[in-house]
Amino acid sequence: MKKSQNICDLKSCFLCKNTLKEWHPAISANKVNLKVKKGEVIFKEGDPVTGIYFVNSGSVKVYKKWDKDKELIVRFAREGSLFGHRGLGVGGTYPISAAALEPTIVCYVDVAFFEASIKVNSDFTYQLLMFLTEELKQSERKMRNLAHMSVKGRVAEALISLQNQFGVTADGFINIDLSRQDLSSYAGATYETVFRMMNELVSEKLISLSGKSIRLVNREELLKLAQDIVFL
Amino acid sequence: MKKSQNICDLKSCFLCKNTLKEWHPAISANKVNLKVKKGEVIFKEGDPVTGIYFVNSGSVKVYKKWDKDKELIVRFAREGSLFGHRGLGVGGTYPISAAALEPTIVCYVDVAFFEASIKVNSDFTYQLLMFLTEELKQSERKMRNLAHMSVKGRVAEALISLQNQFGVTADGFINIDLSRQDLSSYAGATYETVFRMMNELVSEKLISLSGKSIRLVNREELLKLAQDIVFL
DNA sequence: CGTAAATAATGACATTTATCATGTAATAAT
DNA sequence: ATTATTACATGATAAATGTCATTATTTACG
Repeated sequence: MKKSQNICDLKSCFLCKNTLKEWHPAISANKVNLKVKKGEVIFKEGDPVTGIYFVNSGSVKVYKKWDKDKELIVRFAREGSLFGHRGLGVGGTYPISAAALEPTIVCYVDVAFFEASIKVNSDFTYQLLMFLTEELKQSERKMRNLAHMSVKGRVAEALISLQNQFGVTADGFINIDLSRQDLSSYAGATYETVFRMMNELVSEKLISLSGKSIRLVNREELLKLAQDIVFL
Repeated sequence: MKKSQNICDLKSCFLCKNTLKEWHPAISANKVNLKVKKGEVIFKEGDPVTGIYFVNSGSVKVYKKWDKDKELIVRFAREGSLFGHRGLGVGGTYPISAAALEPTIVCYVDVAFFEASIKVNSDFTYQLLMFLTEELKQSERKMRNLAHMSVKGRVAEALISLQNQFGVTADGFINIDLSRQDLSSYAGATYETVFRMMNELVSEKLISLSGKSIRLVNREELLKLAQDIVFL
């Protein structure tokens, strides 16, 4: 990670954009910009918490390790999103790890300053509250899916979720360059099983592949696969 | 559910006790007490959000349905804890269900009043923030475990977690009357598999059973089974 | 540009976990 | 008290998923 000279403008920070016009200059004065290379780890589980981060450009995976070579990707943080906030509160160490998926610029805010801001700016805190609630909902949904949904369903869900988050390129492929390993970690299964399910999805013409790129061909059917059995 | 005459005193509400001495009377004026029978559902996924709840006495399971007869218990709410807060924010419907595990008294606070309070009382909001962060951490830990830990490990973890939450009776049994079905839903596996794992744990002398009651005999070994492989 | 290292593809096999079937015990309803 | 219903116990079996081994392909980098 390399400190960058140019100031992170937080132009797209979901929290700042809406509610923090007056907070914004303060954060600008109290932060440091970091340039992170693709694959570089920003912090990892067990590291002492020193601050929280905003993604200025690029994208970051937030994950929890299991083995030396097994992990679960908990979420992605894109431009404007914050991460590292799980380090707040008791413990004093990050419960998760974060690494850049592409060349990324993050801005770093000291935790003391962040906590102080929370206590002062109730609008910001409210936004943060809503953000956490939403994350919690997603998280519990995913928990339930990991417990009861088949891997195929989880792959379908993961793909739809990726497309929702990252959109598509001009030729209709999901606009993120994710390794198959990372895709597996996101779906919460082994590489091999995910690979098999991807093959099935291809032969069922629900998705199509071009190298590492993935296109959702039959979104309807994918949704069915990924769908909650809501009432039954 | 039956409205109760006697006023819920919130004597043990973790949020109120510490930070809300002045907020407390206000909430007392704006709430309704409900008596809930064992097994009774307080709200379920998809129900429109009307308020949030505090447990005054008893205990509640918070769960997410999958099939007609499959669910995942996300957490338990005990005396003093709040639930239903996942209904805050967008959506307008509860993403989870809640049911009483024993005869329980909950107090219900109108969502509009709750949201207003959040915006006004920054101390309370801060406490809530910390609570959500902690829930999120737990939730992500459990996610990771569901993805990578064996059922046996999850059962061990579930049992330890139950003992931590509900304590033990005079004769050393976990102080909660939970059906085997619910235990399975908490561990995130089928009844049969959990049953087998319990048998293994008994024959390995890590736990002992007496009817439905469970005693942790060798906490050390259980912890090892449930433990994160932290660094590796 | 060429070589090492990482990532990906793929089949064979092992293990775990879920499903099904059946019987019993406990609980609730009439 | 009697019956119906629900929870619990248990083995047999099937299905899903993970592990391992091997080869191909891409990427990183000196």
